[in-house]
Amino acid sequence: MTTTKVATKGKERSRKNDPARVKADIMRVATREFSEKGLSGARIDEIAEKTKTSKRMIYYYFKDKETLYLSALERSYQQVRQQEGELELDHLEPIDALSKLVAFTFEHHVKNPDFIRMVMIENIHHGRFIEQSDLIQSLNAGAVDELQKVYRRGLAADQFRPGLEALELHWLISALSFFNVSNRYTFSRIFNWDQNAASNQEKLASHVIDMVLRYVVKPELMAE
Amino acid sequence: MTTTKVATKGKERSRKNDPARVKADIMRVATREFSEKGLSGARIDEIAEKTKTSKRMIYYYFKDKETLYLSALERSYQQVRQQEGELELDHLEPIDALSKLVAFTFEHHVKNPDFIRMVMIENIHHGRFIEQSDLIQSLNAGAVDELQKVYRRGLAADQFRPGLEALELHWLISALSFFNVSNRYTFSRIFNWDQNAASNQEKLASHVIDMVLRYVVKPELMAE
DNA sequence: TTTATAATGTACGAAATGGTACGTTCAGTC
DNA sequence: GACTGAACGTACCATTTCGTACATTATAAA
Repeated sequence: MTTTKVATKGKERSRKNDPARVKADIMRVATREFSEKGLSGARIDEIAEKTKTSKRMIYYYFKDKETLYLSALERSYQQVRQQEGELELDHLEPIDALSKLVAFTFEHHVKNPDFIRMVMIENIHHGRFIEQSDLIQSLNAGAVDELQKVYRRGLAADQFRPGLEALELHWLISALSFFNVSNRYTFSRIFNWDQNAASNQEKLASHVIDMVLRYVVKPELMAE
Repeated sequence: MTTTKVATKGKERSRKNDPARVKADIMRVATREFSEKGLSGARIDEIAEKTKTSKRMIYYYFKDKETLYLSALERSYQQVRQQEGELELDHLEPIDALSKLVAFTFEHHVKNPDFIRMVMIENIHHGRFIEQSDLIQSLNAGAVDELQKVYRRGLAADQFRPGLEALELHWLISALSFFNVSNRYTFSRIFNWDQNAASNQEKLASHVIDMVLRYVVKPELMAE
């Protein structure tokens, strides 16, 4: 009884080669698994199972587990950076632009918890994999540019305090936005405070935005 | 040829029971291993090797790997909270007290990277273990009290802005301090910026302190 | 001294896990 | 249609890894 001749489901009877699809499918599943369980926690067998293809193909396209992980990490960065283009700030007043930028960053992190988890995991590994990736490096190089532009406009309009570095500002904004996703569980538990509740998320978002504005905008313009 | 009678090294000839020491030794090693490699990454065999005792004893005192992990997590929180007592703020003016509190928190995180990593790892696990721990919950319950006291004094002295919650302030300070340790590797790599360099650490610390002060202290008092 | 229990060491087992050997089918080229 | 390399599936292997069975020694109480 040959298995190849008899179509069990009636629809597809024989194999169909579709490398791009197979590869993308593996990447999709692998990213989810790694982001959920980490490099050592994720299981190749489980990834294979959740794929439409087989374990064999994972090793065919990605030489080993670590290579697959690095690919998933790169994919995560790629996807996230892609979404960031849409932001249009040039037509806004500096203060509004900065406000919108911070709000967007905060929201953006909330919408991409899998990405945050990948970054956390990578930091647990001392950034050993991101070090090897020129792709990620190049993807993110310009991430501060938008902020830089806004800050310069604010300085020119005499609305921002001088002496700040765009990179350091970006660090502060990132810290506040990242922590909101990365430390949800422990913070909620320790203080018996549902950080994820909509009302608390609103509070935090507005704190973060306000905090950055108060740090950057000249005090005399903050009297709203 | 019995092994127990002949002392090979001359000093100790027979076994010595020291449960407390053995247990503490296991905990010490386990904490380091889990914090370095995570729950799934750490190996019981490796922990056993680095211990003065054997794997058998790990299972004797801690029923399984997850229980050992939870114990290590609790130990981490315990040790860290212990160091926090020393802070004396009551004799300082509110602004100075807040400044010192933030500086201390920032430094405290820098000094305890292993703890930070444990918290990161626990969040990767969706806080599944910390949920079970009433110990950790109770340990941290009062972590906001100091801040609460300072904030109230600042309000009474008419130096702080009203309307802020101590818990939310604590969240902001934690976020900035935590991120500084948790995301060192990725941030440094992505922006080709040595976040760990002493000069940059100084900059970040002063940014964080200044940022919190500007957020809390009444603007008219910030003109230093 | 006997005795009971706690503490410890050695060796091993069963399952999980990363990775591969080997064979087959697909799809484009001559 | 024959040929060839890419794409794919199945079965399997070697090792790792968590956990335990079993035996032995220490220690304190009776």
